[in-house]
Amino acid sequence: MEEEKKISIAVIKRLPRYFRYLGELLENDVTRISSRELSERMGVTASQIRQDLNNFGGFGQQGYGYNVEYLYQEIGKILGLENTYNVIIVGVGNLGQALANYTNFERRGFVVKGLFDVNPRLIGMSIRGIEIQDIDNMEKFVKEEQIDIAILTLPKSKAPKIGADLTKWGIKGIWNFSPNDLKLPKHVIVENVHLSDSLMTLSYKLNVRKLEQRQRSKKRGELGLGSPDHKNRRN
Amino acid sequence: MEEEKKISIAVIKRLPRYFRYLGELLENDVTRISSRELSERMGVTASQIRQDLNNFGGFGQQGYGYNVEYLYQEIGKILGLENTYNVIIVGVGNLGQALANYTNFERRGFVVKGLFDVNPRLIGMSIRGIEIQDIDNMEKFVKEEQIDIAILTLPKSKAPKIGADLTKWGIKGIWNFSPNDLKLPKHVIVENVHLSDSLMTLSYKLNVRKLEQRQRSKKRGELGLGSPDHKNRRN
DNA sequence: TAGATTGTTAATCGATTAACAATC
DNA sequence: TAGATTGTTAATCGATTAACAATC
Repeated sequence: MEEEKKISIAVIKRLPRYFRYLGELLENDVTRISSRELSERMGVTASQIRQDLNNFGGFGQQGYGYNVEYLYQEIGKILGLENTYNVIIVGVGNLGQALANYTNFERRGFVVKGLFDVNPRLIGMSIRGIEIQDIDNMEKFVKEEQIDIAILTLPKSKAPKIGADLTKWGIKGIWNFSPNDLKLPKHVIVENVHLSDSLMTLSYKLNVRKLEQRQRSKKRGELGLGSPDHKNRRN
Repeated sequence: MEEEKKISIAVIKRLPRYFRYLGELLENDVTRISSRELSERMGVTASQIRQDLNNFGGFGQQGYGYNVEYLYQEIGKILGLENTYNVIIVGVGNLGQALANYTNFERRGFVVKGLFDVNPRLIGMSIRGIEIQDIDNMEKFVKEEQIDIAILTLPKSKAPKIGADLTKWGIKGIWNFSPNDLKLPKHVIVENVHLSDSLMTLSYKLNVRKLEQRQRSKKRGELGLGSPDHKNRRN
């Protein structure tokens, strides 16, 4: 019986970051690195790095550390980057177009095969040689072209229906840029990019910073000191 | 002395989601909601909702629940959405252009004032009436126009230098789409959107699902049962 | 060999969930 | 009032950090 060690989402989200740092080390011809040195570069604890990696196996060597290239490749395998997937983009507005133009995704095995929209002004246009089709053709295309992944860049109102349709047609995963939490059966993998949430998080942090500064200058005021913040333009 | 209750990043990241769900309730003319009912809609525990909200104050009423509009507005205030910020976009490639066209950010108080790039083919073009300027003009512009926030959609090689420059010129926050972890003094708020990391996370999950399915069909094989997966096209 | 550093177990810390008295 | 549901404390769970024996 296989030990079912469930990997936490926190660990998974850190893997791409390790991969990135190792890629940079590789570019700089660093051949080996210890967990301690990597931890210093990344601003995490060495303990965490070793724990994280040991979820997947022992990639290092006592007294030596980790071989950068080997570890890079192993993490690449864990991330499944040797797989290739057929991808469609659904919703070819500004963001959809931007993603359609990104050739970098192909480096990760995601190959854009089709583009779909409802807007008659867009239908028939091409991006990187791929014609934007009417969304009515999508069912046939997904089935015939063996599409694995859909990138959704749709308005809120349309995403749930399209997500359900794609699920029915056998899609494996959705990279979701629509501001919805798609409720789909768990065999469909959904990865969300909620830009609006991210922006609100930024807004929160800026607001906290602002309130803290106000707090500080109030304290200085109580002490009868002038504010050294006179250079600040607002707030 | 003020109680310094430090809010964890996990809580902060959930606030925009609460805000989104409350906004939808509001649209559907729901006037009150209990933590239990909201928890069912959102797929979290009622306990977590109550704990999260109580980091910021008591917004509900025993026996009644929460007034949707009031809670929506209060969370909006916590998120600092009543503030406005002057924004520039640095790097007007595909993604930068897409973001420049998004009018929705203005609803959250982020007003795009300037666009900057190094590409002479882009400089002089306009998006939504805003001219793309040479990045050499940026220092002057940031200082004179009182720019608070920079959206960075730059290649990896350029982001660190620009991030450092902007910091020097007094920027308050950076919404960073570049695939770098910017190392800046902590008074500069950085919110990262690492699309490549997100894609690799999707890749990981897809890969795990594939391995699990293979595992399952192997087990069936050992039992001498035919695979019911014959409809699956690959893997 | 001696020094370095892993893999891994144990300790700590923090976040989530449960429980319930307070109270609308 | 009785029922419902919050705010909040206590219990549990999980993730991070520390420590160190194993070993290169």
